[in-house]
Amino acid sequence: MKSKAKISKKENITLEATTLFKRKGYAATSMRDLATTIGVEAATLYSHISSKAEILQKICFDMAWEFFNAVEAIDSSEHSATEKLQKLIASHVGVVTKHTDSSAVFLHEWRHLEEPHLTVFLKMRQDYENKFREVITEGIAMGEFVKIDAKFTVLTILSALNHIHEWYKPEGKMTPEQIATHLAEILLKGIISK
Amino acid sequence: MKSKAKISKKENITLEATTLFKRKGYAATSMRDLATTIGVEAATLYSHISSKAEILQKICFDMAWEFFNAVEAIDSSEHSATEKLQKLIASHVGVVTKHTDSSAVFLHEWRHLEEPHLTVFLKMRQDYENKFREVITEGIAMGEFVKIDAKFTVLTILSALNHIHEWYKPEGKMTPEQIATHLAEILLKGIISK
DNA sequence: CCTACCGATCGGTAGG
DNA sequence: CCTACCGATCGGTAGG
Repeated sequence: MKSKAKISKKENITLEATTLFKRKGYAATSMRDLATTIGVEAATLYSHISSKAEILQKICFDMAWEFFNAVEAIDSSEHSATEKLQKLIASHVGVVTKHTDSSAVFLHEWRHLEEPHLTVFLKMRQDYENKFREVITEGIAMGEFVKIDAKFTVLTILSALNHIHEWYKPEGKMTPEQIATHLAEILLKGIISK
Repeated sequence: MKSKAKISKKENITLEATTLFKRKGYAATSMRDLATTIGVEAATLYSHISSKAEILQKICFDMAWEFFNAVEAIDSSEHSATEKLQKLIASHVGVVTKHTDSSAVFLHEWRHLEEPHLTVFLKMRQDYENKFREVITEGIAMGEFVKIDAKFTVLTILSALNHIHEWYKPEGKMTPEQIATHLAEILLKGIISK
């Protein structure tokens, strides 16, 4: 019997590719770079994966699924818009901090996806943004939030949340929960003290 | 006498390169792509510029200068931390909205700079971030701002400001001034209505 | 998992 | 500003 929790060759390729794609970018990472990192010849990679493009697709769509999955149950609850938004923020921060490298690739390299994947990807991203937008719109309608353009607000919030991967270190002093709390604090109440 | 306001060949190359670098990324943009866009053969570009790397350097450092220049006078004034931060935000938004394509390249493609330029670039970016950090630290010390980690706050603010280029259209309904005001509103006071 | 290799394309130069 | 071309490297395949 082979060892149980060991990851497959293909999973390892995806893992190392994620690190390289984050550091050098998809286009500037060659299959020979990747092969050298893993310790095989470039041709050997093709026994496990079918193309460079396929690796990127897997990373981007796996992450899209992670984001959606984490947010699934939230809008069916009956909390206030404020509470929903806090949950959306915590959920998003949870995914980004759990998968920092994949998040970076998801965020910056999706434009190298080939059709028809690119169109599907953009549709998913739009659907995800709409979950935030609905909560913002509801909060404005209910008088919980100030009257600022909903799209503008969503993009501002997501920009702030999406770039955690640039500085977050798992061994750092802030836990993902603290980061989520502080971000929600800033975005909901601002940094001016009362 | 040649026409007055006409931009030089080199300036035009930089301009078209900026558009392509934003859309496809630096690594995925070939000199033949660029030549075709301009309407010459690839070899012709080298009569005006010395290398692909030089174009990226010019874009990144011109933008760094823009950001610094716009922020120059602010911290010597005697306003409150809140007012200073509002000015920093307005200044930054002004640069990003005036140079959307260059901002995107500045923000995403700097990692393809070659040494020693890369080190210089990162130093400049750090110095710029420090201008924000000083104001945040001052605001916390004066009791104007809530006690949240200064570095964390700066990166959150800059993330929100830096991604305006993804959706800003000069012909859109919000002016740069309105964007700056609304962003400052969200970041300083939050979106919860009082 | 490797050796050997493919056609295509890369950034850039020589020479006019 | 072009034609012609350079060596290097790209993603990927054949065959074992």
